[in-house]
Amino acid sequence: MPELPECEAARKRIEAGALNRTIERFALGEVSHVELPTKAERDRFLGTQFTRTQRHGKYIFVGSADGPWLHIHLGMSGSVRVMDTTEPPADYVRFTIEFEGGRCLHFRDPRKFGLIELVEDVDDFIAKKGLGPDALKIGNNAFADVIGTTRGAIKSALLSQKKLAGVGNLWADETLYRSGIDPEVRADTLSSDEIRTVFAELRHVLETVVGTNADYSKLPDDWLIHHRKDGDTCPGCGGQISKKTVGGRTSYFCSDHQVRTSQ
DNA sequence: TTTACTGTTAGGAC
DNA sequence: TGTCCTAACAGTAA
Repeated sequence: MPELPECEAARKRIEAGALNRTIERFALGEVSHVELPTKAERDRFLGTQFTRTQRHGKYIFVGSADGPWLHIHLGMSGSVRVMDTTEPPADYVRFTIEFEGGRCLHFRDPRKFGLIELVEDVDDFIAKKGLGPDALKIGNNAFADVIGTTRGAIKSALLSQKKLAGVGNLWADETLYRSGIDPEVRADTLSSDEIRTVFAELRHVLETVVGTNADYSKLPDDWLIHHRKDGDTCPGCGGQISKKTVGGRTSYFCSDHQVRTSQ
């Protein structure tokens, strides 16, 4: 379930379990439609060790000081797990990295929207992709510059990885829910106070979810994440949760307290 | 059986 | 030229 907090949890799992172990071999699942490193690219990692990780938005990188990096993208349904090679693998494992000492890293991806590829230089990669600053690293002023000037819906602006990297459908909804702002409002009609509120709530949402390692059961009951159902009661104001499509994405919101609309 | 879904992106509209 | 929007991708679950 990969937006920024889910990717950060995955990065931490890799950091904790897959660094400083010699890479012994790779195993591929059935790989149709999933982009994976070629044999020649995989061979460059054999016998080496990963020594560090990075994350930018939803993009995860595993590599070393001098070697190439592996970019792991979870797509819509990807996940990673570090485990003993003796443990039974889950379904839909597309790629396995085996380390010395009987440990391995599994990349699981049921819907095949994810990918793993070799990247020479992370900064270069981010620049070429045109990714905006990471949503947890951007400051209030830069946020206002890039989001507050967008002519489209505030929700679409938050979802644009070119403006801001890391926000997806769920946490964009949660942010606007807390901000009391209709997801469909044009971003450039929001006051600077409202933009500041969105910035603060976004940061709060992302930091809180990161703090739970993206374990939703640890999030408070009154968060929208537990009430994403048309007709549910809003735990904040007792109003009604509705859904509508904004920028092609299903958006849940409270039609009673998310009342700020375009003029 | 039909519909919806946490992400990305090519192609088209404006 | 730039910005924005839609549809499509694949597989599963409700």
